[in-house]
Amino acid sequence: MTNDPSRPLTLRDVSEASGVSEMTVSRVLRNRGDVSQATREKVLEAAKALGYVPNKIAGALASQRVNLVAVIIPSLRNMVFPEVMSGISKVLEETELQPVVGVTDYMPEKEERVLYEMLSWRPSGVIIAGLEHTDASRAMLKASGIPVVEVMDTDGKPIDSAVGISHRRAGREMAKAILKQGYQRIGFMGTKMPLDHRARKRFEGFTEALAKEGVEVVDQEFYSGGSALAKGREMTEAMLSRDPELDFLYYSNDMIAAGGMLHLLDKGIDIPGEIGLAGFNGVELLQGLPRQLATMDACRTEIGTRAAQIIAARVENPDIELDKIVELTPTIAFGDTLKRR
Amino acid sequence: MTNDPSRPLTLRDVSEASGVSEMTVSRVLRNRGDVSQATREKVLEAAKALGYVPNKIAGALASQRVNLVAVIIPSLRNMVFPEVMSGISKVLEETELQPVVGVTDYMPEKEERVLYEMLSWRPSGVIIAGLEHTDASRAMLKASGIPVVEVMDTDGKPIDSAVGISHRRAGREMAKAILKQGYQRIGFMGTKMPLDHRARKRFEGFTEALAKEGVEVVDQEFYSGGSALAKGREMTEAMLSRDPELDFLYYSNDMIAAGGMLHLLDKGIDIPGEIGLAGFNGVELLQGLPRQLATMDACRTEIGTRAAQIIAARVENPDIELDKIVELTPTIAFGDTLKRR
DNA sequence: ATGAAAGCGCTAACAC
DNA sequence: GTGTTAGCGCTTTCAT
Repeated sequence: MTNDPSRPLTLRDVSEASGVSEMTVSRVLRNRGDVSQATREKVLEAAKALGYVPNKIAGALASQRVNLVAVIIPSLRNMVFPEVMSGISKVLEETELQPVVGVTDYMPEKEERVLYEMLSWRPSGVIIAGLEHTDASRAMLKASGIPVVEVMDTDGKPIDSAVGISHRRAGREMAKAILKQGYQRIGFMGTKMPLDHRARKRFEGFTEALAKEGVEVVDQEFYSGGSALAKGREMTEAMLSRDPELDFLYYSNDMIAAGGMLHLLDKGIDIPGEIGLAGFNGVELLQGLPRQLATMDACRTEIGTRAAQIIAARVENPDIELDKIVELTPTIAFGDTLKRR
Repeated sequence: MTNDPSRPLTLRDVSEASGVSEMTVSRVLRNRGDVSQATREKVLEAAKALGYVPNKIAGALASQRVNLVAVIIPSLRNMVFPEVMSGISKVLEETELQPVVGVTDYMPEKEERVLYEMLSWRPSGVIIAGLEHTDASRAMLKASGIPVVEVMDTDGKPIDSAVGISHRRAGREMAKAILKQGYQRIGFMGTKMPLDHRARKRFEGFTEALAKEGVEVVDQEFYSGGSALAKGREMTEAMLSRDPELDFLYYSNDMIAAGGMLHLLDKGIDIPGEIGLAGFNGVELLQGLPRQLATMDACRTEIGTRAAQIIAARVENPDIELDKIVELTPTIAFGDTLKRR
């Protein structure tokens, strides 16, 4: 059936096999223009019999159109990004567009390389995490002339447009909620800052809102690498041995918070009476823990859908006027670990 | 600096800006052939000043080479696949090759579509999860004439080559280990089978090895969707209320096993004395749980590196002779939940 | 409804 | 060391 030729099949092969001109074959394969039912069937049959797969490279070059959307994210191991991805996919599946993922490992230079690689395939749009990029990256994005959506974060000035939440505000809101419940001696644990601008901004918003009420973070600790659950345990143990009088622990992500929770439960500490806890992200993954963790939903899927919608709309109509910044509002989930004491 | 022209920049623009022929510009930009230091600098300067990004579409069409490797996986939300990905990336980063991810959501028809899309970009190789594909998918892969590595599973006949573990054997080994520790009344919980061939094979191997010793699974339950941790809890609770005399629970993945563990600890049940537990995958994520879960490492990163090495080697030299099947050996981690009682 | 010609932006192959 | 020529496999445009 599919004879295995050393030379890849071309339109011409289908044309010859079906006795129809290349041009008409092309029309059939793309459902374009008027083609008689008879020829259409002949062509389809021949293409299928040969096992012909069109060459998009040639097609893209000729048509000057590429139905790819570059999605550039820091990592696949942080569940946040796959969730954004699935929002993107859901929307793009209804269009001709296809997402292509590039991973930067939180490294600006790698982001630059990945971006260059992807742009050299002339995608129809770019969705890229964060607002912080090298000058070269920003220049490339501007020069590309295609729609660019920076996602996750709205604290800054987008190159083209942005969809996300304000992490500074998220930090502030959580601080206010914690203070409101009467907690006063607060410790913070998170990822090493320079790698993660959004965690840094949350922390800044957090301390800022505390300061406004005359409260300061009693102790803080940062980690990088390793199993987050285990790190959460370790850091929590270390911090509590340094500062036994802490009454609240704010973590920059849910995984380390969960580790901290498990440690506290091991020690028989009353949550949230003795110590309250909060994380960030609202990872569905963790439903099923002994206590429902207080956290803040980062609107991950919606960020993906909104970003993809912007790209789709602007591919459809490049002149369309859209909001430059879409700021979504994360909601606090109080769970069982942040309660009035 | 980067004037934003409505027309994308081409080699010709760089050629004109630098006063060097297109061909030589092309050579400089690809570090090919001998170019004098002087012209090289002129060209690089002009390209940078203009913000030129080469058009890989045209390049690929002309050179008949595409440095892309299609990686086709069922999902990004299951941590297994990002880990395979990172093994792949690590190896490909040392080469000219670049991975491009496609996601199938465990749906054969979607796999077929994604494969068709990716093959139409004429990648240099394909890494695809599993050995089960539609006839059309197999035909496309065969006809593509490029190296294909099927990963994760070695229980079957690969199209071209395969790297993975034998899930049937993994199930058998776990069954033997459990029986050896004296457990006898065993329950099984896992994902709904038709979606996940590897989980099914593990289960088959498991029951087979039990049968050999005259033991049958007392009860079994399958789930789909939802938070795995929570599902693990629910299913475990339900199963124990049906069969209070169970002494071991085997789960098809670590997340539901962790949920089960948390439930048992809540109930004050002695692990592994009263009931033993085992999962599958060795997810690093879960280090830090109250008990170290018994599990089996699925060699995820190594699967990725080996697969990528095969692709790289065969792109380098298409005639190279390599093993058709690379079967890795998963190791059991006994943890704290599978112990001699 | 179908076909013929031109060319997308680059690189292989060959001159010089 | 550098330039010229001829395509790569499609689609656009225009003719029929």
